[in-house]
Amino acid sequence: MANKEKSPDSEAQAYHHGRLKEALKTVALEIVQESGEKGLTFRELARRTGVTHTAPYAHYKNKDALLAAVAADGFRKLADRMDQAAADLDPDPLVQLAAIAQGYLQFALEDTAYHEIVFGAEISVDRDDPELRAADDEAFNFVRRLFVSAQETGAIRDLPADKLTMILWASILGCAEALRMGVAQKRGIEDREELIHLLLDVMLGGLAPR
Amino acid sequence: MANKEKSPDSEAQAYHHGRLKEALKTVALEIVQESGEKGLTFRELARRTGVTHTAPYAHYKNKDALLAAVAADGFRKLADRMDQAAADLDPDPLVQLAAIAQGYLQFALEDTAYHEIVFGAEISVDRDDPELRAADDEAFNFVRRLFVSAQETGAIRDLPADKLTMILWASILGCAEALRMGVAQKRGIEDREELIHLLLDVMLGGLAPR
DNA sequence: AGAAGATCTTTACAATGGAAAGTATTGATA
DNA sequence: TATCAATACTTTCCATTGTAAAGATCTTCT
Repeated sequence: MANKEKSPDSEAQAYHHGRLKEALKTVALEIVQESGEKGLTFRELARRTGVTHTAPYAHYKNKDALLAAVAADGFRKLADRMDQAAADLDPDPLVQLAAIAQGYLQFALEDTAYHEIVFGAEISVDRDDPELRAADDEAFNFVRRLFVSAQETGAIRDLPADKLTMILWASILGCAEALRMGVAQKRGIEDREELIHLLLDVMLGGLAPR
Repeated sequence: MANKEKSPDSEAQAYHHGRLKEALKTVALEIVQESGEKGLTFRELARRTGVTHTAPYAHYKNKDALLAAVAADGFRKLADRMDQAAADLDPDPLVQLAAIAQGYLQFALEDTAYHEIVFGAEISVDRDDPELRAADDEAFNFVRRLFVSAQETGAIRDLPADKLTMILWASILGCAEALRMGVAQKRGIEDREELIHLLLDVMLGGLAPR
């Protein structure tokens, strides 16, 4: 009964946090940014949001569920990034493809916490979360549409768009990982521009001499 | 003083395990195979090797160090895989390239525990371990040599071999990840043969129509 | 044989995940 | 507006983990 203070100016902790569910996502992202997914514990989360250590369980069953929610946000942010990169640009699908590839890499290298959660294969995320799946498909289809456009203009060969998209996507993802881990730098590739340029050069033009 | 039994037939635990350092690597791999890297704890490790829970610390400072040792083994196994895949085959570098790509994917999909440890970006492994770095370079150079050969025969374009190798490597790695996580299957790619076939088709021939 | 060092055990402690049961707050309904 | 059920949070409790410190036992080298 001691802390029944409800002074509106003091940030006295109300019994109800009020926006804990949202706050948890925000703080989780901060923690991952600072110390990686391994540094993310529910107890630390609770500490930073100012609630007791079991309060978060009311909103997310476990880390997987929380990270799935964060990952969904991440996919949406990625889609935005790619959107922005492609907007106000030459409508040529190939030009746009290059732009979104850059957009993707920018996401991977700058929003590292999101990227780690969204694409980290060893991160335990509930991949069956419906919201997450929807956000995933949206981002995928964004790229897919470009491929279809490019095929309609005859700019690229007529292969199944789904498979093609997936392969380019996976390749970019692999390259992003290589950059993040310093492997690319070790092999003489300096920045993401060079990497994407090379990858697309190889992908579009092929390795065989013309 | 009670269990001073040393009957040679009974598997009574001698005070010294004898081969604990080796055993730890073996058992660690088993555990990762069963329940992923997250399921790997030093205490479980100790339990299975039949020692007390702090004994492993005498051999490996922490999980990172242990996993670095396992990862080095993994790289060597990968090099073997690629070696085998390329042996007794048409010496044409392109044919061999396809073969080792298959060898890589086979490694990724069958020796999943090794693959997870070796290439899992979010797995905490001491990547500066000298033994690990050496094993890494060895595997990389194996592929690089093929590229150089292919360039000498004029089969592929004259781009920096290091960068080229890295890009193909990263792309394959991304595709392997996609297969492992079921993303490739979701997009209509069934098995690793189809995946590699498609990837190399794109990489070698290019997306642009000839 | 004896010392030095490696290998392993015992003990102890802080942090985490998470279960169970209780308390406060909100919002809907009668 | 009084009540009541759901929701949001707290308290308490326990098993498991990582890790430090110090001691016991074995091996090896001289």
